[in-house]
Amino acid sequence: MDQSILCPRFEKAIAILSQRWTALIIYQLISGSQRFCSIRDALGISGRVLSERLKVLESEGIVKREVIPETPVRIEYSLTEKGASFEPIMKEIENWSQSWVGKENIEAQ
Amino acid sequence: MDQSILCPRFEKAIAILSQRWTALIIYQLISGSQRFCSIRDALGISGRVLSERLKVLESEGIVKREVIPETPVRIEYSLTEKGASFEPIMKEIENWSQSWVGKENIEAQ
DNA sequence: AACATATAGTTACTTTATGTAACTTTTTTA
DNA sequence: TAAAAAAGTTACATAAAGTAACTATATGTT
Repeated sequence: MDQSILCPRFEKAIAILSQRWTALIIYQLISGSQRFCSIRDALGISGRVLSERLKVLESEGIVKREVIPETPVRIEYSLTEKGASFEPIMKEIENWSQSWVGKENIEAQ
Repeated sequence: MDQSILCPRFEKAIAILSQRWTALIIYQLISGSQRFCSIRDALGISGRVLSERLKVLESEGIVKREVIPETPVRIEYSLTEKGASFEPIMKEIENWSQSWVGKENIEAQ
């Protein structure tokens, strides 16, 4: 009946990262801005959920949505400074995975 | 229709961390071994899900379950070496949260 | 002895989250 | 003129998580 002695900032960060797809969307955008359908196809996420996640990430100030008035309009998603600051975390996860995930732990989707 | 050019080891790591509760369970155990009900009460996770997560984490070699034959028996959960190696990731998440999560971003549960 | 309480779960049921597939607009290419 | 792509949205189906009650074993309480 404690319900967290955890630091609320840390909890918030974990809440972001442990929501399905969020970390992968951020990771995907680290390599540069991308369009909706590129992210969708690269990750295999459904459009319904991607749309929802992008809205949340935008409202958190992690992702920026930019309408580029070409013809036809192009919409680019990119990381804000706050979003880009996830990079060291991603690097650590990469390090960990190289050290600790063996062939036997990788299940084909 | 790409469905991931991502490194499968990285994907696996993300799959572990972005499953609800998993990161918090690992974080909780970094401070030392704990019993089922301590983890449950500290995190506010339901027993049903905690039980399931601990089994998965055990099978991944991240968590160790130890039956201590006192009377009554005590069951202690702790991190294996593999589990403990998540610490640098957690530290980076802590750093990030200190820099980027403001009071306005913390919603009371 | 009888009763309440704790631990470590499990089971049945409900609610929430995610996936699937079809549809909408606008614009482009064949 | 017709088909296709981009950026979504909508309605519906399935999977994951939460809730609450229950089990078995053991301990302390009256």
